[in-house]
Amino acid sequence: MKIRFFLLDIDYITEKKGLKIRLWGKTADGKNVVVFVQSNPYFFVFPKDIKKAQKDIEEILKGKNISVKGIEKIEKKLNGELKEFLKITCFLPQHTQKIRDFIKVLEKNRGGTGSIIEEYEYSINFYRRFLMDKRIDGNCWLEIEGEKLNTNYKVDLALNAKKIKVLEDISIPELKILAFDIETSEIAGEKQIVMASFYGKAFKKVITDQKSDYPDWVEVVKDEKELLQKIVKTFNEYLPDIIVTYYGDSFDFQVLMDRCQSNKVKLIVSRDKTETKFTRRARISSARLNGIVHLDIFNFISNILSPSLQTEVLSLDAVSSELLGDKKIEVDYQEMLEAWRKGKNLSKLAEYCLKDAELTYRLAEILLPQNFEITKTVGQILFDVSRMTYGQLVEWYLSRKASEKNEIIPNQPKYEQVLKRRKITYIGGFVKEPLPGIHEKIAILDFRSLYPSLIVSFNISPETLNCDCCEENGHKVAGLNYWFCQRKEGFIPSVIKELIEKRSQIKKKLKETEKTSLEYKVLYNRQYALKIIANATYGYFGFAGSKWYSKECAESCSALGRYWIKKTIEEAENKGFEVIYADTDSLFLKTKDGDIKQATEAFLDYINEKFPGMLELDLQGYYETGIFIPRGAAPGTAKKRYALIDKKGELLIRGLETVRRDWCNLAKEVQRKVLEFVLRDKDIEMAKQYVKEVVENIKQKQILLKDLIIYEELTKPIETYKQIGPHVMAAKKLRERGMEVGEGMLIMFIITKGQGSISQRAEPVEFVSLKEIDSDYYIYHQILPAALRVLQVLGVSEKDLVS
DNA sequence: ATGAATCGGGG
DNA sequence: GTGTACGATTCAT
Repeated sequence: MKIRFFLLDIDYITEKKGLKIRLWGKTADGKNVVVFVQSNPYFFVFPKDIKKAQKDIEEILKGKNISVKGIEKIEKKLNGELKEFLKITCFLPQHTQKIRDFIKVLEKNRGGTGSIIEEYEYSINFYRRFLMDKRIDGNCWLEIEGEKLNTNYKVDLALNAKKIKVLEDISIPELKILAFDIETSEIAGEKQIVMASFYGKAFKKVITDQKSDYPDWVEVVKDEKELLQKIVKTFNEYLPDIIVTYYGDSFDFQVLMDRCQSNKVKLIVSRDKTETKFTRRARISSARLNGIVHLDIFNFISNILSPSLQTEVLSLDAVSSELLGDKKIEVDYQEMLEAWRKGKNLSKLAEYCLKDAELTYRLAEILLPQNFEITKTVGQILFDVSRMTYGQLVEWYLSRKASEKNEIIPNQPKYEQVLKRRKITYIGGFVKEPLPGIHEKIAILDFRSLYPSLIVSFNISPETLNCDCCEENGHKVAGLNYWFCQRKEGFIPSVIKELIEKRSQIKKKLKETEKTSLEYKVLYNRQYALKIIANATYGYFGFAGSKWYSKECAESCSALGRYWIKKTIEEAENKGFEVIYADTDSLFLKTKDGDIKQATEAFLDYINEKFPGMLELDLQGYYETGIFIPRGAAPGTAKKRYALIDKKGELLIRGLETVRRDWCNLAKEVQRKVLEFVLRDKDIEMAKQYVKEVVENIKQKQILLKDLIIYEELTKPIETYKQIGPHVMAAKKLRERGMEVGEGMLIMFIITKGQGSISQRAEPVEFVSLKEIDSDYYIYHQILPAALRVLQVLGVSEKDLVS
């Protein structure tokens, strides 16, 4: 039979019958399907002497208890040049790595016969390799010809594939999305789940074992075990295609798993009825539910979205406020613990819990389309792509293109090499320090496409660097002794060029498309996906763990970038602009006299005419008022920092917010108000006055103790700390008073007056009264830094705020 | 001063 | 069934 479906997930299983890839997806008429495909993993050997290499390998394998499916001779490009390789096809995914380890001793530098020079692509994950080979993108439509199978899976249809065809179709079928959130409480130092919420299309549900009067969408069960069973049941009855969480990889699913183990409940959510497992990744483990995509949107927000967000605090509250214009229900942590303990206000907590799931769901509604398009562009699956950093997106995009162009994918550097690379530095982007103060009528020009353009125009790629053929007339980089090949297009420029060209085609099409249509949305997200990958490639050259690392390429990009931005600044100044600020790829202009819009438009026409190749300067926008903060002004100098306000009174703030939960509430409040005074009311005096009042209030103790609490987590057992920070000291004091203190506990403390370091004066909030607080700490370490972050630029100093 | 250690995000 | 964050803050030397 023949079916068509939208690919959601892929994995593989090893059964007695052999190794099978599983493709999971959904048909246009809402059926969930799984398709089994026969495939084998393999890797490549680059030989010195191909015949001897094959004999040597066969000899080694005879001595080990491991066999291969086959060894064949094939041709692949290594650094752009066609060479002969041995392709070793294996029976099991883990065999590629294992067999490689056995045969690497043949390399000369390891004291072997020298018949092998190097091995390649032995650590590429099996299903990722499958996607690359078959040219299948995650979230594409597939047409499968095959025979029906019987499984015990929770699917409508299972097939054994004979033929797979990738279809051209941009549509997305209706998917069942379910957001999930839990609330926990600490009882005798142990975390317990006390509430869970679910939010989907026309579906809302809260389950709890805490008795109280609730609205009808709350279900009360008798204990935690029943709560856990009910959670599992809800997942299985709703049977979503995608489960969305906010920080679920590191919290909700971790705790759920943990509690299920303690209560002997099986956490079976997957479609193949296997228990939830965590797949290890770099920093975090991810909860994987076979056949259901677990999307933890915090990953995407933190890895990809955060640079373009105004907020630097990536809490659900801050992110929802910015993206949805909606907030969490306000309950602070202390209040929540109190509520669980006393069984008070539980109805509000149920609302709170549901609201979290609702916000998570609505964020997913916005971010899923973007994720689908990035997934399609990179050519991997949603589960993985939604968790990738910029570097990983670039790496997997390049890997896919390498596979398409029959190029060998370079190996990942060894750890020692990464360390060595990290020590190498080169000069970064050019920064023209901002002129201090408030500026009016500003134009922002954007060079964002600067690096991709330069890579293409100058043919910057590891294998085109210092080629033999162009020593005389290659692309020269001013100030560096490098050149890039004029004759042969490099691998990276060729794939970047594809990205840029595809993107400009889409942008052209966007102009002819109805803005409210689905097609517009899809195309818009697609061009965004292409843009972020193209823009990240320069950084990837210089990233120490990169497979296509080249210090020379990265250095060339930044040198050329500096050259062009300086030239642009010069041109702008010649045309009568005042350049208030410039950083790497953006310029902030003001006219000395005349209309900013007219002058800017004329300048853009003029300069883009002059620029070579694909280089282009774009208008980012006009702003009424703005302040810019010099990189050196405050500690932490790497980020661009400014605040702007446009004609409609909309604020645009970058890099100014710093206050996280390890700052007290009062500091957060102060920073927010100061920004409002400065930008909205343009009244520095009022801002100063306000800060002075707060300072005075602290001195007079006219504040609430709860606004001074600092929250910090004990991330490991208390004995293992080498450095005793304030929260560790506070935790020790809790323990001395007979409280159980464990890993993962959120410590709430106050800095008190007295002798010694900050840590020594950190006291658990339970044992502090307002009169003991260290006013100086709160004034000089919390309130003033938060306020001065903004006010410093306006010439306000610490002295102006404390009399 | 400078470097090492630690944290966030979720509850 | 691979593995890269990073900027701010405080302690320790």
